[in-house]
Amino acid sequence: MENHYDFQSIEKKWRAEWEKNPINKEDDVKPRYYCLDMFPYPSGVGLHVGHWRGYVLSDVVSRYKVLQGYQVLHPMGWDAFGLPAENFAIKNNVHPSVAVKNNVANVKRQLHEISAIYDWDREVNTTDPSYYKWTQWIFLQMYKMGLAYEKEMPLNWCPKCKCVLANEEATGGVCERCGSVVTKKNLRQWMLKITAYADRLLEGLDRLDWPEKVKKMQSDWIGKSYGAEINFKVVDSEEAITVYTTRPDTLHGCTFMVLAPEYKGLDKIVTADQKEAVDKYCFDASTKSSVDRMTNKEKTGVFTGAYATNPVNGKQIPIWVADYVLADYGTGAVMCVPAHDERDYEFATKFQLPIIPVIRPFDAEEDPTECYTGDGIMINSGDWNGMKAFEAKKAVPDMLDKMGIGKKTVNYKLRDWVFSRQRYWGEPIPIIHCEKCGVVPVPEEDLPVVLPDVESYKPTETGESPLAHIDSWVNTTCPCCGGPAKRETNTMPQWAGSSWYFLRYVDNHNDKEFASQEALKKWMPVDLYVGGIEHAVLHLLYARFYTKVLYDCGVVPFDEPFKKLFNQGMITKFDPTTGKSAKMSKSVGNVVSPDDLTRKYGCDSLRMYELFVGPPEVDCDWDDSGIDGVYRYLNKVWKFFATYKDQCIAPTKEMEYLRNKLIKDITDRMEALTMNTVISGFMEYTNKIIDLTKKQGGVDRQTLETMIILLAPYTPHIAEELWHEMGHTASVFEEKWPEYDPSKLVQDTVEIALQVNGKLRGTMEIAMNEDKDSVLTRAKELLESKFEGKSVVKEIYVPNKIANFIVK
RNA sequence: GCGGCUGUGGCGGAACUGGCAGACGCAUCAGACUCAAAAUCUGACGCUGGUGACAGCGUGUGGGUUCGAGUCCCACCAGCCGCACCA
Repeated sequence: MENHYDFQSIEKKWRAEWEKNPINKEDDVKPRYYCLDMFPYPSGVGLHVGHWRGYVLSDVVSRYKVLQGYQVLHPMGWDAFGLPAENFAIKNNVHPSVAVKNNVANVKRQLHEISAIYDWDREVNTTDPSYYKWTQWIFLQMYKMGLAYEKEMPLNWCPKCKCVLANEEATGGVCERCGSVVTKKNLRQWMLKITAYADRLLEGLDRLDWPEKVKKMQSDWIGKSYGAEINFKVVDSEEAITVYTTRPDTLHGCTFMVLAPEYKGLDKIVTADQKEAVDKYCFDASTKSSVDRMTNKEKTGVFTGAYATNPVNGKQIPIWVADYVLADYGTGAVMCVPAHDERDYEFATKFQLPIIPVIRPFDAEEDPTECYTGDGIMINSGDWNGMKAFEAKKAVPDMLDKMGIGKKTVNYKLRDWVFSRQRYWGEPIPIIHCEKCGVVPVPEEDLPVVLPDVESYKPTETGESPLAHIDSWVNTTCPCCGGPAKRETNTMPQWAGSSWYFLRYVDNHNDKEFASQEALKKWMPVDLYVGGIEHAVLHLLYARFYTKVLYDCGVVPFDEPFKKLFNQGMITKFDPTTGKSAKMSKSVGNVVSPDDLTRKYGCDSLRMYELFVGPPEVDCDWDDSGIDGVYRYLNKVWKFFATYKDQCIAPTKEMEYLRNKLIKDITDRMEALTMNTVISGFMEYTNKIIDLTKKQGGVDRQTLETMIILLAPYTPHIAEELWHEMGHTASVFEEKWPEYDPSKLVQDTVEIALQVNGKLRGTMEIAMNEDKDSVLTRAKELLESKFEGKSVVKEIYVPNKIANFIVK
């Protein structure tokens, strides 16, 4: 055994050996653990040190579970449809599938450098027809269930990507992918009725071991609110307007009403003399971008000339039109209570509409003069006077129901999912349009509908897919009547393939079904899902939705796919010129490649350093220089073994304590997924073990072997090498994760802190659980000089920890 | 604007249920080895005062609870993230 650490030959040797003899063999007797990474987009840029972080983390957990006796599913695949490959194809005039193939080969080569225990036999690629056949099949099931439907409506349109966006992809009015300001375009598109699952998507969150932040983001996105619908009659008209409100308690304070510019039936309400003004206002609103409508908070509006009757007090209130009311939320009509709603207050102030307070704060003497949104006592509200507002809020809907003027109802912010895209590189939507039969789904036996080759991948301005120009593909026969028909030319969004890929891994070679019930039962749901937080309301919401749909189809036996979620923090790079940290990207030119680091320090060092840089869920600036620390550590371990492994002594009591404490601390921290403290723990205990070894002139074999096994998930190559150096012929991963003996953790003596008036004035060694009086007496003697002649008025003793004397 | 998270040495960060703040590592400095450098090893390393043992201060700021607060409570400041007129 050499006296230095030759990581190059060690890593090469064991990587080849594990290739031949995988360490995570199929074994149906063992309990199972499914550890999943968010599968990557095979980008041409390749992996940087930020990608490693999540992959190393999940691999450490996977190897830890292997050592704990689990059979682990740790697969990898490619989310390969989507715009980057397509844009690359347009620019370089190569087929996207060729670019994907090259990129997959390159990224796969880089992934091998991590030495993760991926089961490559289970690899999936969303762009393989054998994969997207099932993506299309799932769409057909949704169509059959009435969950996929076509609708024409104003949609988010990204002028740069030249394609529609789902609401989730257009938050803040900008394109999630390219950052362009989104415009509205009226198009007929395929939609998925995710709103039908709003309640279940909300309720299911309670059962998940996910970061609270992500659960909150999803629940805010779903945005459930409780309230009432209330009917108002339009004065001198047959028309009626139904509003949605979460504050029915304030109904008596409603002094006007506002309709969205896109309100259906607006024409029938507007009076002749106001028609021109209203039409102009509505036209102007329609040309405003959603960003303008969102950021320009100055209220605008126009009077319709019409009045409605407040159903509880008969008062006539003016009906206005204003773009601060959204057409697609609630009923598109709002009852306005300026005394108790900030927006209505602003509007009323601007247009000099009456403000009537109907709630007085509990502690107030007088009625509020400004907008007040809190709880209080009802006033100016007829029969409701004297009620508590927030109690009235709950009681009023039922009262309105009995009076026949309203009803209790709930609303959601969640909208249906715009599912079609006007681009080439995606799954064709398996639908045929027949003049005679209308919309006809492609029969399941005709799947997959293969994406045809096309001359130009370029998207169009009109919202038409490039596929529309391939006559030979578009023109087909109707499966229903046999007559001429046309294929749907839109493709699915990139999210389609990623919404169910975790199901395919469990049975990826199955050509009869997307996965067998048996395999699904065996592996699903995923035990640990590791990935970035950027998918909090995109992929993660969609995947939950798909799972629930498939559950309702009876093809999966669970309705939540991911039991535990872990979001690893992003690795950023600090830029001294701007003083800020930025995400690593090729265009910024701040990418740190793992290749140079593995060449210089080895895979084991980089794996360890990736997790040592900080808490794994926290973002972190990359700094190469710290890797020296872990490299030195591994060399220290190597030298320690080289020096002592061949002259082991019998275990000593002190070493037994250290060994058991090491096992306990590492295991506890491992379970908490605080890998940075696991590694500092390794370093701390290794230092202690080495010191003790030097002191007692040797170390026992069990301590050495325990160290190797505990290190193995982090630094598998050096661990395997040391394990074999210890004389073993089987892999270290055949071993069992060690358990500690609590009785060995009890020490005879312990050092306690001594305080005078809460200030540290010394320490003292005592026997474990020594009698209180004995401790205090000895402590007082020790502290005599610190009392400065004052007398002790109080003694506080926390057993085995601290003694504090209060003197006066 | 609303909501959430975070704030500890020169730096990354430790500190389980309130109990010796700064573990572990990086950087720096000193020493050893060397003709020299690198590597390695040993030691120092929060700030202030003192030759010194020691003393005072110290976890964003200001209050509070407690024998005792990085940790709990209140108010504020700064940074990051999410949502953005959802009635």
